[in-house]
Amino acid sequence: MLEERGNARGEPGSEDLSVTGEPERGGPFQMAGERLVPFSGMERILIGLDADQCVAVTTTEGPVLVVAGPGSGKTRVLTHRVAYLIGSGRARPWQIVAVTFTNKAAREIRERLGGLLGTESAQLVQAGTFHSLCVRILRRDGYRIGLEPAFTIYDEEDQLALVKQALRDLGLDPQRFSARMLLGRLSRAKNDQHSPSDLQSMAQSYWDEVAARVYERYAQYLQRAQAVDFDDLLLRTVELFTEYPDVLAHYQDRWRYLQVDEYQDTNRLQYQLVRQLASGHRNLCVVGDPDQSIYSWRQADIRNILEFQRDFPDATVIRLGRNYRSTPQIVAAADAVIRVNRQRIERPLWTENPPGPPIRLLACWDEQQEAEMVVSEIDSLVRTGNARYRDIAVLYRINAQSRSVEEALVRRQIPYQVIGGVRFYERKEIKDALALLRVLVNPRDWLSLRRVLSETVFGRGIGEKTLLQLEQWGQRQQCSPADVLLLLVEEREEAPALAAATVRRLRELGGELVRLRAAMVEHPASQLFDLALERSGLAARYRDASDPTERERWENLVQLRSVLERYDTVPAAEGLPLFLEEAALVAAIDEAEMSGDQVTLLTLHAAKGLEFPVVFLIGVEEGLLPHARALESEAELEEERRLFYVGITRAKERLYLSYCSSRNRFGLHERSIPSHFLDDLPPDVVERVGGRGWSASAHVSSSIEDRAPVATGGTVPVMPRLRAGQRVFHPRFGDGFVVAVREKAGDQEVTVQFKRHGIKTLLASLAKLVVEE
DNA sequence: CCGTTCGAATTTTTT
DNA sequence: ATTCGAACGG
Repeated sequence: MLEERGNARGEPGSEDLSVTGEPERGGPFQMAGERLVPFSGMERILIGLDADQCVAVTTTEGPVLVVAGPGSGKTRVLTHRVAYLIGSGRARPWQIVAVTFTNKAAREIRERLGGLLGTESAQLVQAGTFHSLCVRILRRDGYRIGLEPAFTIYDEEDQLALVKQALRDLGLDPQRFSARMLLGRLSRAKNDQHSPSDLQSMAQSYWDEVAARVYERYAQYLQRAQAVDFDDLLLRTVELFTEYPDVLAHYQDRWRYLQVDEYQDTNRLQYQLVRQLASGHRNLCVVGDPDQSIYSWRQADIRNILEFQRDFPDATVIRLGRNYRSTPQIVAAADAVIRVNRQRIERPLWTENPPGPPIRLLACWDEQQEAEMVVSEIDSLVRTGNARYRDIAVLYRINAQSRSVEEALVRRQIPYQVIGGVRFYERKEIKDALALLRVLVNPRDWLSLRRVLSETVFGRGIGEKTLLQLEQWGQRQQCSPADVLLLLVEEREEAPALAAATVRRLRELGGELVRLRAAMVEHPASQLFDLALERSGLAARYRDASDPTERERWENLVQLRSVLERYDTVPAAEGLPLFLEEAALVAAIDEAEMSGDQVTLLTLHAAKGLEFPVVFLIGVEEGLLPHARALESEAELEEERRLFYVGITRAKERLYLSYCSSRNRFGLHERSIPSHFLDDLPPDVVERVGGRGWSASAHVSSSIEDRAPVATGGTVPVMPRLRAGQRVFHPRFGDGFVVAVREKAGDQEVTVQFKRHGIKTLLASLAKLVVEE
């Protein structure tokens, strides 16, 4: 699918190329001659691009930096550049690498390329995230640095478990040393390519000492489990390339043209990787926007883009400043906001799009009313034919903000999807099933084995004590606990000093694992999954549960199985590693469903790179945007402002900003004031909504009488006596009817059959049940 | 060794 | 408010 948004708006056509081309730079003019030569699709590749975009597409040799403002056709340039490389015969598809920020972006590039070149070529282009690229490299060549092809990828939960384990082993109090904070230190150390001993020798405080020692243990654990964390995927690839120049040479030779998207959000390790891969041919094109750098907390280093010209003095620099996405009002607002940042290279931002409606600023009482206003506006936009649900996004700073909006959407029965939050692959039951599969693929993954033992019937009769024995015994034998089990089955090893019954259990368990591993060779992944779920008792536990939330977990497992089926063309032994890789590396946004007609709810971070005709940016309040935890330094504050900028620039036509005067934080009503970022908006593009009469009631403490009528929209909140048979509404579970009521110490315990969420038992005083008359 | 219960902490953003 | 961990009792 070729997006021809530009043409529809009368973007400059091909005649512009001949006017503004710069032949001496190898620009479009020169290429204009060339595109008449053999390849017939070249016109299609260059047509509809403006002069700057054209230069970016056709400057194929040597280092190129594209500084691309929001909506300036960055993805388009990237895609067309790749197509141009292939179309002009400069490169074969597999010689081109396009590194994207998410898997979704990679998919999109491949799809669009398919439209330009045909799907066969498009599939051969190496498009993916740094992390997925590194997995491929390490699976193939990692054995050189002691990494088996079956290695496991640990997510943050696994990482935290390891840090906590390390703390326990070192006899340190996990209460005193926050595992999360330590993990942050380890990540920074890895990004600076510091080893545990580097950290040790640089230590300036007790904390540094602790961090160094934890790091040492942590790294040992990973190695023992044949596992890597997210940083390791990058770090160990850099190590591989450094230690084995022949391996690096192989990839340099294969990947002749490198494209890196969202370059402003790369970290030092990614930068190293880019340098290594590009150091031979130097055909490197990085695309990014320093003003949209919003991931410094994940070690992204804005210097990578700011200092690109220092690293590559001969780089061609191309600036894309014209915005094809948004109305002049939105562009003006964005420009005014970002201008306030001091750490910034000033850059023009403009559009020639026709004006649209003003930006609307909604003043609300609390998040319920905010949600109500947003949702009723959504409703009216759709009813008047000004938008479809899929054109609309609700953006917020933190995931918790989605809740009030979700409740309001459910009330109006408006279809929606939430991106992020509790991600699918992070759910407990999914992680349990994944741990099972991980152990089968990589028996040395003792962390997953531990999870299997504690969460499934495989662990029945085997507790913490036995596991400890097993681990110690394994360590003496230089093998993993799972290996120990396998050895026990083969009776090649004397059992450790344990009760006879326990040894019998261990042998049984070993037998289960051996059988499942054998099945892996013969059966496809989904069948192995069924088998593993049955044998481990996970199936029985969730499928046959009476509790509806447990059964919901079963539904999730069934859904997981359907993902697995995609790998069924090969035996599980081959398919499972690929599936586990996918499971480990999917981004929240990768799961977005763009085909249905539904409103999208997502964080500002997740919204990066996306655009919507209608955007609601909610909770523009001091402490939330900018977030309270980002007020330490000027640099952090500037990043928050960039986040606001990213949010504004997602909107094509209509932008709504909202804030509340009171917000429920921690179950307490807290006063909230509008974000000072709002002061930077040009007054002439903003229309204020609400606030009249509202400000008068604002300094009256926000009592229930003030708020109740607005928030509930017609129905009345009640805590009167409930009776069986009544129809009720719950903000989260929707419609239902009361099955039973039990009097309980001045309160009522109600059992409700919900239409969509099954049977729940709730306390009348706590559940916000509304009786429908 | 396992399950339950009570208390505490959690809320920034995520490959 | 929910979820996770520790402690306790069976």
